[in-house]
Amino acid sequence: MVAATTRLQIVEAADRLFYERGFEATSFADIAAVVELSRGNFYYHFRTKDELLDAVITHRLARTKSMLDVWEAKSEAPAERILSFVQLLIVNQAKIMAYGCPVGTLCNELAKLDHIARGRAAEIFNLFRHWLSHQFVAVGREADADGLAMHVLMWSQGVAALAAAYRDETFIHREVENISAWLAAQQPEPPAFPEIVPVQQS
Amino acid sequence: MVAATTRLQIVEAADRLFYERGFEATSFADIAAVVELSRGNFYYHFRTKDELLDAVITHRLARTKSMLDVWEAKSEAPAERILSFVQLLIVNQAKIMAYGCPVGTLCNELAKLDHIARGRAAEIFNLFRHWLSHQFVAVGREADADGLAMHVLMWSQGVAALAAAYRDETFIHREVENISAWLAAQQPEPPAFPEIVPVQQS
DNA sequence: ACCGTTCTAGGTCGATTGTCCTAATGAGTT
DNA sequence: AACTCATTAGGACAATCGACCTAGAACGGT
Repeated sequence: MVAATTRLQIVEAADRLFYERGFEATSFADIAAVVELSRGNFYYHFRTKDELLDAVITHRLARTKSMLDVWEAKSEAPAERILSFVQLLIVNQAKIMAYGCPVGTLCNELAKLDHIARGRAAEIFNLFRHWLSHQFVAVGREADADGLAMHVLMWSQGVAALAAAYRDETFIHREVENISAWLAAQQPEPPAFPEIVPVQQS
Repeated sequence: MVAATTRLQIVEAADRLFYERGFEATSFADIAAVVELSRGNFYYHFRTKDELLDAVITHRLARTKSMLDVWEAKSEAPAERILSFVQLLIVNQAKIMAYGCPVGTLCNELAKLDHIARGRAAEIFNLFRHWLSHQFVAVGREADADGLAMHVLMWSQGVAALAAAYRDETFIHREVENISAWLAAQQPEPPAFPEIVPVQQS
């Protein structure tokens, strides 16, 4: 088999297992069993576990990037694009209820392990953050676009965390409705007449 | 030394290490080093690691319970009590930025490990949930008290997750302001989820 | 001072971890 | 057919894991 193919299979298997079981709890033997490869053969493709983690994060970054690009192309309205992000909570609800958010849980684990790749994992958040911020700018909220982006990101993280703790499908749907309603209230450009002092009325 | 004292020291050391490094990443040797106890002596107090985890969760449940009781006694206004909970994000901000929320991250880890104690860990969430719900009832929101409680819980989880990923102190303060403003808008009566306007950025 | 219980120290066990090494296999080129 | 080089398999390594065991120290009641 070509090396690139094997390498990709390893990365994808590791990606899934790191998500479902956690980084530390996943051993090379586990991944090897999935890919049906000999344990030792691993070290031809990845010399250390950290190197594999790095490849997994790179893979996730690329996958996220392309997903955002698709959303960017598919919908013309920025508000709809933001909804695509929020809908992720429903699209992936089964996995989220079982394992939480892939990005948030990885960042948390790497933070506790004081792992070098902690910053790189947070870069995935940054992808969403800047994309969301870009959408809010497009709706005419350039003043607080980043704050709004962080707010949406935070909201989805909170929903994922509680959905996993309670394995509550209804809760996810309810909060997605809340986010959607909140977004709808944000759209209409806010300061139509910023610096006008209203005339005093009775 | 009395057994109860040693046992408590072990539990408290394990509590801290499970939080800072994670459950699986913490070995008996690590805890023994903190308590300055021989490794083997452990198994007199706790026969398995799961038994120790159970004791840690029990300890956290008790500590949380008593904290809630204190809040209940200290303030007469339910709205102020809820703010006590929200203020936890600021009181513990240093640890949260470093290790995330103790409850959320533990639940996440146990979920990935498919650990038996997963449900018991989620019980800590339940303590907050029911306490918060109780406060919302006291403000006259019995109809959707539980939903509001879950919303506050979710909000704090989201803030903790992103605060840990970005190690952003400003973000915590800004969102705590948002929660407080939202709470103030909730007190009077029903209108569902009004606008949350993040603080303007430069 | 004695004895029984409680508590502690330290060694040992098998299993598993990440990592390394070497021999064999594969395909492609000459 | 001989050679090259990328890829693979599988064993061996030290270290560490949770768990178990036993001998002895410390303690308290008699």
